[in-house]
Amino acid sequence: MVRPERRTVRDLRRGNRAVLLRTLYFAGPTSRHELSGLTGLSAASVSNVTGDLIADHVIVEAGLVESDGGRPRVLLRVNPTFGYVIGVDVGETHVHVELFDLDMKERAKAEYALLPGRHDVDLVVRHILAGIDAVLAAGGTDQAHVLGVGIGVPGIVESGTDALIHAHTFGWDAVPLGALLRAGTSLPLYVDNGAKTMGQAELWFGAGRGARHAIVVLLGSGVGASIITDGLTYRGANSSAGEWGHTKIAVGGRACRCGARGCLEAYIGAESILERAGLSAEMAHEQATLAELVRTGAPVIEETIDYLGAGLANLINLFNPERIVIGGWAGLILGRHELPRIKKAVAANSLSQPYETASIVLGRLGPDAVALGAATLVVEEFLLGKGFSSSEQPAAI
Amino acid sequence: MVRPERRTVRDLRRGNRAVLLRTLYFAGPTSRHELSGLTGLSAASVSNVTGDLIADHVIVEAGLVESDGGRPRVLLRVNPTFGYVIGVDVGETHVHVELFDLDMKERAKAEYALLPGRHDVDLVVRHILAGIDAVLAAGGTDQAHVLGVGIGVPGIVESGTDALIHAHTFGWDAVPLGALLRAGTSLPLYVDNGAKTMGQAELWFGAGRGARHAIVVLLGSGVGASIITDGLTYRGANSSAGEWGHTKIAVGGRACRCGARGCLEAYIGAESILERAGLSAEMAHEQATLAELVRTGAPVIEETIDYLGAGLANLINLFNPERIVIGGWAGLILGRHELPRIKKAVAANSLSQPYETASIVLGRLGPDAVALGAATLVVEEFLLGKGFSSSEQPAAI
DNA sequence: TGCCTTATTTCACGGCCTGATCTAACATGA
DNA sequence: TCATGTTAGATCAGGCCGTGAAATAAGGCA
Repeated sequence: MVRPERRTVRDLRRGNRAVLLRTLYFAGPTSRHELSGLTGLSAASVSNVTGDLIADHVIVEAGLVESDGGRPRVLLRVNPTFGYVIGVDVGETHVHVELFDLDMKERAKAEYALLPGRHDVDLVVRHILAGIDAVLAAGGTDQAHVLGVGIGVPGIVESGTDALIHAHTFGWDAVPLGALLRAGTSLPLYVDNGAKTMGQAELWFGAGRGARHAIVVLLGSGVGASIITDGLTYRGANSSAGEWGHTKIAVGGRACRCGARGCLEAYIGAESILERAGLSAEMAHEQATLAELVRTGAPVIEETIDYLGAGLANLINLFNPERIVIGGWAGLILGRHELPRIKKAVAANSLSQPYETASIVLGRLGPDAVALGAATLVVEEFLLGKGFSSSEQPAAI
Repeated sequence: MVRPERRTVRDLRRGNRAVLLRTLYFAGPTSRHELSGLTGLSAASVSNVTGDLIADHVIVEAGLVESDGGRPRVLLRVNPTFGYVIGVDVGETHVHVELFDLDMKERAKAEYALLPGRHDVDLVVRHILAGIDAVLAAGGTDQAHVLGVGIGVPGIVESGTDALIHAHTFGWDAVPLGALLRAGTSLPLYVDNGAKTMGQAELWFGAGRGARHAIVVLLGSGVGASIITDGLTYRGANSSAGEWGHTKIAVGGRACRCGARGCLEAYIGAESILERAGLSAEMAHEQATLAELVRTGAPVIEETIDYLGAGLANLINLFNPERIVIGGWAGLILGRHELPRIKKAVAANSLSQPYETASIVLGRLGPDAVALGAATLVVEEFLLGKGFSSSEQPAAI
């Protein structure tokens, strides 16, 4: 209930350093003069702090901008090679490990396939550790320059030193992924739900840019959501917030694979859509099959849109976001053809005030953004100023 | 997306002043020594800042605590008469205006009845303005000592200088209550949804005390909720967040008085319960009637509990709160007899991880806490240090 | 080449928090 | 009664910080 604020005069500098760094990161190359305007700091302070940052090699000068009759402004930017971050995407069929510089340019990538039903924890851990070594080798990067590893996993992640994971589809129940990885690497680890990492990727670099209150929904075989309040991913008391897929949209309705009835996922998850269309869910062709259903305007699609509209409307009523981003492969297929009808369904099910403030758009990053988003967990910590602990953050292990 | 932090060395003092004030307010009489421990500030700074606060008459000394062999500690507390706050409850049948000191002790009260269907804006405005004058006169309080007026109203409040209100049940559509009141008083005004003010009352002084992530649901004729994230009432982009009553719990289900179908309120609102029981909603006896239904274990109650369970489960899945408080007159009647069954219904409809972190309890303040909560809007602003603007705050007009 | 314009740095100043030290206020026991 | 021990609170010097004003840098233009 109480939230203690800053204290000493030193925190002031650390905070302002973080403000400048964050501004430079998101506003791109900027002169000191502009920074002063953007942050509200005096020119003198900007000069001081950027001096420190340059001395620490955290930022670098990035060319001049000519002016008409005055000293040209020197552009500053975050030094992309000050450090590197690794993002890991643990999916149902694969483990992807990617190495990025601070500009989020991909430097190396390693991929491992997971066979259906073979989600042995030890195997996944081995893949992740091998992937880290592989991308460091491929990128020619020393481990000492890596700021950390972000890992997006399915299911619920309980923050804490163990990073306990509960993932139905993997058969994982309280698996201490963090602790297991800790045995194999000394890099800082940040484990979070894959929908949340994907949401943060859309927020930072995709369709969510600039939004302060946004929701990114992920429609795939399953259904997830990432809730952004005040520019930060909302995690709740135990970091499981945002479990939209198993909210009840029809009390006593269809059975869901989670065991309950009437879950949203039982209506709008791709697996369920195909099932209701009377098609067996052939893993290999599900994307093409769904696209075909959408193209031909199958009745099941209409029903799905109704339920999706109700589900999104519930989010709008509860969170009053300024933006809703529809992502995930099934979401993109559905949205590309049916966005107007989806909006109509949302309007029919939500209160008009919040509906009007929420723009509904499609994701821009594609389904592969989980690893990118996981890497942003590390960058976020970096931008907050290193060692700046806060309960808002995901489990740093 | 960016959230700029503090800047100058002066903000530091203001922040620490606010930290101490807040700590004193919620932790009660405390010595300087203890304050140092509670806030992390050095004893020297505590001494300095409390010195300022005492000089400003914001806090006062409040007796000594004997010690065994040392200088006794001087207790400090917020000066309850440093200022006064007014809380207004605009309900369907009444307008209540209450004057509180900073200890939230009621100093005076004025009540005005509203006839059913007579919710003329001008009438409500007249009642509020008359009530302010009345409580000031009755309390012998000069207007200059009033820190502000908090007003809890039904419906959606759009923050802004006008405080536009959209209240179906009142027939209010974009009524600029703030602007209308502004013409009649120069006191600072804070307008917010009544469920939110009630929730804040429970959070500060009732069953929500100490919780950081909590949800207070309000079951009356209608259904509302107040969502507390990080110790603060969550308002979203346009301050309409928390509209739980019209989330869809049964796509295509019962017609709701809002015009849509399948709203939660159409199942668990008291009006709907009575209607489904085949009873006409006699305004005068609805509380007794509902209590009788609950006592006799009518089938409609069982159904209601199922829907309530699903509705609360959705909140738990989405927000992962540590506490859920059930309030409102219907909620208290239902909860007093059926809390175990409600919990069971919630468990059946929510994911186990978040369910286990959420304790479900009954409200402690009774249905009259709307005005109290409205007054806390003013106190909250006061504790933040006056002129400490933040988008989190309700519309200060 | 000298003046004008704009960006950045330097500098003196007033604030702030802190650890160390000092003073206040009480209990105890000889 | 009075010296001693103990704890609470106040004071002080020191080290940082951000700011406005003034100084300096770096170009365009005539």
